[in-house]
Amino acid sequence: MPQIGPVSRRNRPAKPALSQESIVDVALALMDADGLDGVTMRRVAQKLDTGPASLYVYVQNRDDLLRLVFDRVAGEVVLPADEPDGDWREQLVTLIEDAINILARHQDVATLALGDIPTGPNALGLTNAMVMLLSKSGVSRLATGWAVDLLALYITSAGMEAAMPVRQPTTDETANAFQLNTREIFGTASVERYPYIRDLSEELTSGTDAQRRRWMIQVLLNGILATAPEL
Amino acid sequence: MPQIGPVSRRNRPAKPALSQESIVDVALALMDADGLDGVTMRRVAQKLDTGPASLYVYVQNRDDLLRLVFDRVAGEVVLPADEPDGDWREQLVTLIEDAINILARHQDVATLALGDIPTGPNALGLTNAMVMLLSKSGVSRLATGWAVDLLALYITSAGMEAAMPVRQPTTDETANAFQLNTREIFGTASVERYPYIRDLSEELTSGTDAQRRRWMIQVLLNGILATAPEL
DNA sequence: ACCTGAACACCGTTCAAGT
DNA sequence: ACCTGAACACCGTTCAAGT
Repeated sequence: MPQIGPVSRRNRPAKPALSQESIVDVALALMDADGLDGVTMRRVAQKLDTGPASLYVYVQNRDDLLRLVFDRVAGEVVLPADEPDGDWREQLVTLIEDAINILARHQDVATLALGDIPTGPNALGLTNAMVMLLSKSGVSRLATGWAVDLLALYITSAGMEAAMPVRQPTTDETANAFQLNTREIFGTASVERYPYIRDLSEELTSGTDAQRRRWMIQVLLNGILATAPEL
Repeated sequence: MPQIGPVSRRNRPAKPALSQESIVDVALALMDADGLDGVTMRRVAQKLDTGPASLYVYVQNRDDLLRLVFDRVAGEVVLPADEPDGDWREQLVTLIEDAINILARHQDVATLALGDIPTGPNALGLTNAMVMLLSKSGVSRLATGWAVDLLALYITSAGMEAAMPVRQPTTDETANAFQLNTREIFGTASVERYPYIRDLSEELTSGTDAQRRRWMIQVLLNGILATAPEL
C-alpha cells in the first residue's frame, strides 16, 4: 500500500525547513531575479512550499523582511581589520568601493536603505568600521560623526545607480521621452531651453562608472579633510 | 420634475475636469498626505469622481504618473538668473538648499528620483542651472559634468532623509530594534561589537539637519574644487 | 476621442481552526 | 508553538462597450 504523503514528497526537492534565514534567502533570490516588485509574500511562500500566512511566524511583515534582506547583503561586505598601522584612507576607499560593488550586484537592495536608516547588525558593523577608519584621519570627532552619515548616503546612492538594470527598450519602438537613456537625453536636449546641458552633454556622460565613482569618493574624502564642521 | 443628474451634481463640489494636470495634482496631494503607498490609481480616480480606467487616457501607468509628480515638484525650485557677475558658489549653495527643502516638504517624492534618473523638463532645468553655475567655478569641463551628477545624488539623498516622517511608535510599546530611532540605536549599541559607534554616539547624532546639511554641501564643493578628475 | 463597468490576475495581512 | 485555508480589503491594468 503506497504511503501517498512521504512518497510524493520524496519525488520533489526536499522541502526546505521554514526559518527566518530560509525566508530571507528566498526573498533575496527573488530580489536579484525580479527586483523589489518581485518580492511578494505569496511568491516567497510558494518557493518554500507553504502559504503566505506561515511566513508571519518568522517575520513581522513585508517591510520587516526587506530590512532583513538588506542586512543580509550588508553582511557580504568585508570589514577591515582594526590594525593601528594601516593606511586609513586606502582602507576606507576600499571599504566604500566594496560596499557599492556589493549593492550593485543586488538589484534594488540599495533602495531599501533609503527611507529608513538601516540599523541591522551588519549595517552597524559597517558604520563601526567607517568610524574606526575616520578616527585615524585626524579630523575632529564631530567631523567624523557627520562624515559617516555623508559617506553612507553616498554608498547607497551610488549603489542604486549602479544596480539600475539597463532597461531594455520595450517591444514597441516609440520609447517615450522619460525612458530614453541619459546620454540621449542630454545629447538631444533643446539648445534654447537647456543650453548649458547641451554644451556639456559629452562630459556629463563620459567616463566609466568606476572612474566616476573613484573621483566622487576622492571628492568626499578631500572635502571632509578640508571642511571644519560648526555647531 | 427634478432633474436628478444636474441637481445632485450641483450639491457636491464641482467635478474637476479630467486632465493630466489635475491627475498629477491629486496624486501629489495624496503623496503629501499618505506617502507613496497612498498614491494608488484607484484613489486618484476616486478623488476625481471617476474610475481608475479613465486615468489611462492621460497617463501611461502608475510609474509614468509618479514621474510626472516628481517633475511637478522639481518645478517648485526657483532657478537662479543667468547673470555673469553673480557669486556662483553662493548661488549654488542656495539652489541646493532650496531643492532639498522642497523635497523635504513632499513626503516620499525624493525616493522617486532614485532608481530612475529624472529627465522631465523641470529636472532638466535644474541640471542646466547647476551646470551654468559650475561653469563659472573654474573647474574643468569634465569636473563640472561629474560634479553635477554627484550634487544631484546628494540632493535626492538629503531630500529623502529630510522627508522621512518621524515614525510614531506604534500603539504596542515594544518597538522592535529596527524601529528605534538612530540616536537610541547608537547610544545603546553594544560596546563589545560596536565600540567605535558607542564612543562616538554623541557626535553621530549631534547638530540640526540644517547644520549638517550646510557642512555636507561645503564638503562637496570644497572637494569638487580640490579634486581633478581623470579619464 | 474620451470615458466607463466589469473583469483579470494579482497583492499584504488576519484569524479561527487545526496539529 | 507552529502551520494552514479561507477570507478581507485592497491593488494595477485591460478591454469591450458605450457616448
